[in-house]
Amino acid sequence: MRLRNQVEWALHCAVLLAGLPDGARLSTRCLAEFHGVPKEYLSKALQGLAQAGLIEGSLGPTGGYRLARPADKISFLDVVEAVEGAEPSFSCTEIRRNNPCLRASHGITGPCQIARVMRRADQVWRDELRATSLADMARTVEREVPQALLQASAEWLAGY
Amino acid sequence: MRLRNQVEWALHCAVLLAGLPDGARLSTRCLAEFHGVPKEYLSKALQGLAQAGLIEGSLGPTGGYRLARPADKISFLDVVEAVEGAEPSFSCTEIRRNNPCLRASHGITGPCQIARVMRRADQVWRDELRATSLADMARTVEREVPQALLQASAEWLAGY
DNA sequence: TAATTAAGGATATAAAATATCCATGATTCG
DNA sequence: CGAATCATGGATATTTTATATCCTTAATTA
Repeated sequence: MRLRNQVEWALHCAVLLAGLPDGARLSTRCLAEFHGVPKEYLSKALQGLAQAGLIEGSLGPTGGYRLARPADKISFLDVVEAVEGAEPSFSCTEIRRNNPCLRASHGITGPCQIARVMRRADQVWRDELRATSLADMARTVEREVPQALLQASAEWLAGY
Repeated sequence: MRLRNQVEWALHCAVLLAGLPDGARLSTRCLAEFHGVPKEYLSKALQGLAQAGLIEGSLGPTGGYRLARPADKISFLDVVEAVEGAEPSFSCTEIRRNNPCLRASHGITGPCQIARVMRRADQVWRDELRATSLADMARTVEREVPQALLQASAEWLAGY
């Protein structure tokens, strides 16, 4: 079970956007160069975020992306699901129904118990991702990344 | 993020083995037919479980698989990792190091904070899967599956 | 000896991930 | 107005992974 590399890119971009001065935007080109990832492909991930309503793009030379709502209203889960989809990691194909002994009279009912365990695990995973917002992470970054680097990056982004 | 269908098969097989009378074995052919899945491919999943030390196979006409240790000492996580691998779902490629502003003097240290959140979520997922054993699930099945079906299945398996 | 088994290697096919390229229309600036 | 830049999205290519199938081998049993 493995998340796409786009999830990593999308999270870094989203956190970067969350740390931006109010109203500021970053273009796909800028984000791609800053993170050292292919622009055209990153663009697909950003489009996913936009379609999920997490960020909004604008056209033209001064265009680019910014968050579509406050950073504390966007969770890691929002970003992950926007890129990766929201389908549960375990898909139950009900192989219990292939049991050659199964008759209509047995009346198996309710969800497969094995699937229930897998779904519960999926749920706690999602709950954990929901518990961290972009604002949380932006604060963590602010606190833990060397001040010199923060400032250099802010200037680089502002002057792009 | 999606688990292979082999995970589902392996879990059902493992729980079935957990519910077996002491010492009894089931062959790949039997397990495949009981679950309605392709024998040759299921075999690969069972080989994975065997290599992980969860089940043990024996050769010859009376051969087949049985659990390699007590069912309460085998967790869902054991089975999932045997089939799916134990690599974390999020792989951090350290794209923060591609920051064009980054200098050696900045000395970024410690793990990427975004990766930390993702790893924590991965961890709670695994913890949750670790919390259910094959014995737990065998008991649940015993309790919730219609008695008639349980008995018919037991006879079918015994007479295979 | 014949039948059956797990183990495992080789190979084939289908689906998904990882891109790249290009056309379009909107926007900005000179 | 015209040129540059942008997001959007469609089409396509390449690589990797998932999903198998087939076959050989050696062990075991009757």
